[in-house]
Amino acid sequence: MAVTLKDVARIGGVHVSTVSRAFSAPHLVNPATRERVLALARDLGYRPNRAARALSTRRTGNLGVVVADIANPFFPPLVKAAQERARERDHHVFIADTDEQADVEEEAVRSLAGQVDGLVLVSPRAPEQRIRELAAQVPLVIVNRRLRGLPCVLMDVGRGVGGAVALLAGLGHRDIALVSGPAASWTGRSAARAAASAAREHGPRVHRVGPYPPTEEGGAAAFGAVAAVGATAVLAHNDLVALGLLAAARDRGVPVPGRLSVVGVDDTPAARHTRPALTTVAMPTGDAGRAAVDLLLGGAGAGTVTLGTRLVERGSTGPAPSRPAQA
Amino acid sequence: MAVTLKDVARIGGVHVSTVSRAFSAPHLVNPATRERVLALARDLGYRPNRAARALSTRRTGNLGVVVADIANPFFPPLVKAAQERARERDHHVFIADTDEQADVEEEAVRSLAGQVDGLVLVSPRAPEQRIRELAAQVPLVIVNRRLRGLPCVLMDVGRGVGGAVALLAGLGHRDIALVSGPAASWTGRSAARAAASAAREHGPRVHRVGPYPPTEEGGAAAFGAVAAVGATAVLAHNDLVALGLLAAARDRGVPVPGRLSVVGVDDTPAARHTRPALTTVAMPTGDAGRAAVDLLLGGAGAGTVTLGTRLVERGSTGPAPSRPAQA
DNA sequence: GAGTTTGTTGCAAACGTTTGCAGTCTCATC
DNA sequence: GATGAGACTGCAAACGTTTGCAACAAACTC
Repeated sequence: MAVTLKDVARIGGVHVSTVSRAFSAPHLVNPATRERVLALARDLGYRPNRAARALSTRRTGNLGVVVADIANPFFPPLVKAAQERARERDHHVFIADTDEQADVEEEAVRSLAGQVDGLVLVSPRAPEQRIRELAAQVPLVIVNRRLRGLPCVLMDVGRGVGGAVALLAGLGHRDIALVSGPAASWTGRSAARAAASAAREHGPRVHRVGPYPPTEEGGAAAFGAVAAVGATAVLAHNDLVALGLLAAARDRGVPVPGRLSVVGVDDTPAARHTRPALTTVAMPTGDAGRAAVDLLLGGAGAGTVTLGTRLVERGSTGPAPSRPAQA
Repeated sequence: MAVTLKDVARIGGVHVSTVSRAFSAPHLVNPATRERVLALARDLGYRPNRAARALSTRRTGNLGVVVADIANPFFPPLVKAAQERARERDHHVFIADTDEQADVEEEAVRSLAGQVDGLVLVSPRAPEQRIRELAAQVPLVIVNRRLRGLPCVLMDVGRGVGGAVALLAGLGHRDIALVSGPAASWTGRSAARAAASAAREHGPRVHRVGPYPPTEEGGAAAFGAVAAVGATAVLAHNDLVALGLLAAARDRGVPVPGRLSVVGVDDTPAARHTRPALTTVAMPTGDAGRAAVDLLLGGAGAGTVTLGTRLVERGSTGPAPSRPAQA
């Protein structure tokens, strides 16, 4: 059905290898022949068969992106940017959604391994040792988790979180709750570290509560604990948790930011639309996607790229309530 | 590097064709040999090379999903469901983001064609004639657009929109604005048809305004026209447009739903989080993704699947304001 | 017990490319 | 005018599978 090298060769009166070279080693064929062949190929609508090419070159021209949950608004901008960059570099992109399950993740990597030149693992859930085993099968770039010796793209949530603590301190908050997510989360750990260090610098106390699931339900569930530690501001593990906290506050008649300031992480679209709009730490997800693809295709080795984050101030943060004790 | 059929055959003391058959035509090999070979293959970690298999069978085990913009919250649930279903059926999924450009879309289809068993085109932008040409190259399933003779998956926005008109009529609204999106949109056209027909049945007038871009900015821009036609309720082309209308209403001090009721289409996450929460028509995007994959792999031919939609009532709709003329 | 079926296996070609090698031709060089 | 170099092209093997065909043995059929 499809036009092959052989067809072009036959019609053009040359050998298949000449046609092949016209595409992949142009300097090895007579300019006149090359033009003739290329023109003919164009007219016939010839497209190289990538599977066949892969067989002989062991390079597929494909990439894969493995994410925990595409429906989570954090991922699509990353996938989009990665796909776009891959296209610029003439590669196609497989997508695999693991549904947050480590074993599905591993199986996805193994089954994709033979069909790609490399994989981008975003926030992988599998244990470190497993990931290292997988990295021996197929080139890997890890996003959002640090693994020594493997190429990683990290988003330094620390900067943004530190900024948030500074902002809150400036607004007079003395007690900040930090709602943590899954213990395995690299982002969560570095956020906690950054919060602690910024707190030392600026004065307020940071009360860690949790872990809670990184969902709205988790946020709602965390509200009680946040109130219990006497916090006037809360740093949520991510935007979803922050939204859950906002909903819980609304339900209980606690005004935001009047009585409680809330800060999220991720800057998902919902952060802009909820009321009050959510102050949050924006992650450079698009940059991360592009950087991951460049790392994979650039063959730059094990380099680690660290990208900055920034605080986006919206309506969910405000001056600390004057406390009765102070009045 | 990777283990091949040949390796398994050599170590197992049988011919490659026997190993091949142990996998793809088990009934043709002696049960004892088969078990032995399969066990050996497992131990060696053998994985069939899909590219090589594709070369000889002309079936790749891959699918592609082509979307206009993955970052648009409408698409990820569809992609997720499609990917999941494809995995169940042992297929991998390519993703292509066309950035809303018809020519990128076409190029994506052409360049993916050789590497997949079929493609799912979601809300394709290319002209009908082009799509038909592409369908001759590679099996296509179209989602969200009707093309006679091609397998399509449609989400019958009509049901939901009709429900919205009925709801509004029941709340006493007599003048409903319909903010339309791109003229080429099949969804938009059927929404308009359904609104008109429901209006005839339930009484209110429908005033069509637009077209406006299907974005928040578009919604904000449409506000003036909506007010100008004297509408007390508005059906937006999609949730983004509805959010833009909500923002514009807020800016102008028009209370929602007190003075204006707003209905969106898509039920994106932001619809739940904005205040007032948005009444909207929920699309069965997950079902659509699964149906598209089933259509592609089931070889069911040109069947068209139509899925229902339902109205999700939230806070942005309420009783029509009592008008001075009536008082 | 000759002929036929059935079950199991091996052989080899084919799928569409790439690429090392060798052949041919042209042209400059001494 | 032989020699060598360089440019171009063809040949054929290789990549890892699948699959039609043939070979063979064992088990039936009458």
